[in-house]
Amino acid sequence: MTQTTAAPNQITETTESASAQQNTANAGGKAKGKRRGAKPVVAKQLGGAIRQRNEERILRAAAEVFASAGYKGTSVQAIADKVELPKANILYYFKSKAGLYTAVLNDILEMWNQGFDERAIEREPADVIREYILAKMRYSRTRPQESKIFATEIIHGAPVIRDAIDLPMVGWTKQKASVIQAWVAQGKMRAIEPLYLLFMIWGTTQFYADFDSEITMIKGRALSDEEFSKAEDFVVETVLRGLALI
Amino acid sequence: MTQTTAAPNQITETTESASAQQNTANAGGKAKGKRRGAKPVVAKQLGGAIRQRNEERILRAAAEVFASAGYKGTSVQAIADKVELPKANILYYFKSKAGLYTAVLNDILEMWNQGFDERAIEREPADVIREYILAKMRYSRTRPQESKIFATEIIHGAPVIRDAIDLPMVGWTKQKASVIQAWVAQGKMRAIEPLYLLFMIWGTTQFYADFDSEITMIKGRALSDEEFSKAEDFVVETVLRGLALI
DNA sequence: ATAAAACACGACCAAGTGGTCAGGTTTTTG
DNA sequence: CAAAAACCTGACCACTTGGTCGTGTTTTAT
Repeated sequence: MTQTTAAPNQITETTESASAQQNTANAGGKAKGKRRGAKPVVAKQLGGAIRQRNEERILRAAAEVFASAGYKGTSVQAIADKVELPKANILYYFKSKAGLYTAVLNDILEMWNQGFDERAIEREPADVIREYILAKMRYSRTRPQESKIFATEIIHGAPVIRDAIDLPMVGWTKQKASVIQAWVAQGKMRAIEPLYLLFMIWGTTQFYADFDSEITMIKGRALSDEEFSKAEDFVVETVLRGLALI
Repeated sequence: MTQTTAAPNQITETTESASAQQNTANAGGKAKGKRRGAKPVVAKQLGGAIRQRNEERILRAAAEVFASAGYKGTSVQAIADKVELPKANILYYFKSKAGLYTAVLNDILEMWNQGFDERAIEREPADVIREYILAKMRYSRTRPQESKIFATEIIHGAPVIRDAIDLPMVGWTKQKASVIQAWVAQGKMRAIEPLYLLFMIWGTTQFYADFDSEITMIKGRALSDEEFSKAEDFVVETVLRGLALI
């Protein structure tokens, strides 16, 4: 549950359309120096309190719209409507739609390197894997929007985050895979290819976030907390049994 | 592997933007009568051979672009470029982008009701589930585009196919769930909630199609046929063990 | 208090979009 | 072979979109 790798991945904008792209958006809250016309002479440090607050509100609204409509399907106006600010104002904080999108993705990536415990290799596989599955399931439950944005990005080939996640992602995965591999070598679980186990966990847990509309369609309503909890149990137990861990 | 339900679901276009929408696109190949100006007096039956051929080519190209760029991200011009036909020509066959999209989705849905064998309930759970998983895995392998289009649709709340799949999907699912339920009742497998098993299978198998770019990123290349085959084995074995079926 | 920086926003624009249409050419039909 | 249907396509248009700009207002620092 605790972090393993500190991932300082920061997505830098890629010029995507024909328009001029000058500098990067201010993600998380750390505002950067900007020079347009002859406005600020000295680089400011953190942006006013107003900026802080508005950037947060905009980010939240943007995530909502991006999640439900996709990048292209999202108009800056739609975000503006949601935060109840004029469009020009949101472009004042984030110089471009692309910048806003990368800012949202940066926020998401920060939560993405959740991995195995640092001492995972010394612990019982069943415990580590159980915790990992539960963490992923809860993420799907509490942050479906972020999950959807991420999924859509990947499905479309990760045009925006590719460079930012490429190395870190490979690192995280290799690390997790090697832990699993070690367990196998120690005879603690049946011989499997670690990658396919990770895929199964990712695919299954993401499903609950990304396909919630399908689930709702099928059940006639969304999963209750109890049902979701049962689903968690099912996934954990099935995977552990599947690995001959229980 | 064989069909269980004959699903005559046909997506009917929903007016989506402000423009006038007259009639539905000609999917699969069955062309419909159309009346614009004073052209065709008698309803034609199947469309000329030229039409047949061009519709197929367009459909194929459209699927490619839709899969990689999403609905909104796809311009009719992009499809036109891919088939090397002028834009106006593709709009001649499919009256609208939305029509083309629904045509593509109709094609996809035709393959979607793959389910358990009709006599599944009398067969061994392990066999039926193994076959089902393999079928889904193979679909992911051979038709990743379709899988991606479908996934993106669902993630965004299925705005287009909702009405078309709502009932059938609920039906298919209920049917499969009841078979599983029966197995449980017969003590043939451990007591589980069927839905969560289906979700696990869907999520895992879809992952291989939708997240292939991530897989490629991690491995440095795409999965080879051998590796994919190992993945199939892993999924089958893990699920079957997970259900206490082997 | 006052200057400077930060914030707010209506009006505007260039580019790209889906879709139409008129008039042509080719194919099919009788 | 001629008429009708089917096919083809460049030109065009209405509309949406991301993004800019000028100017006005509020906040902050000195």
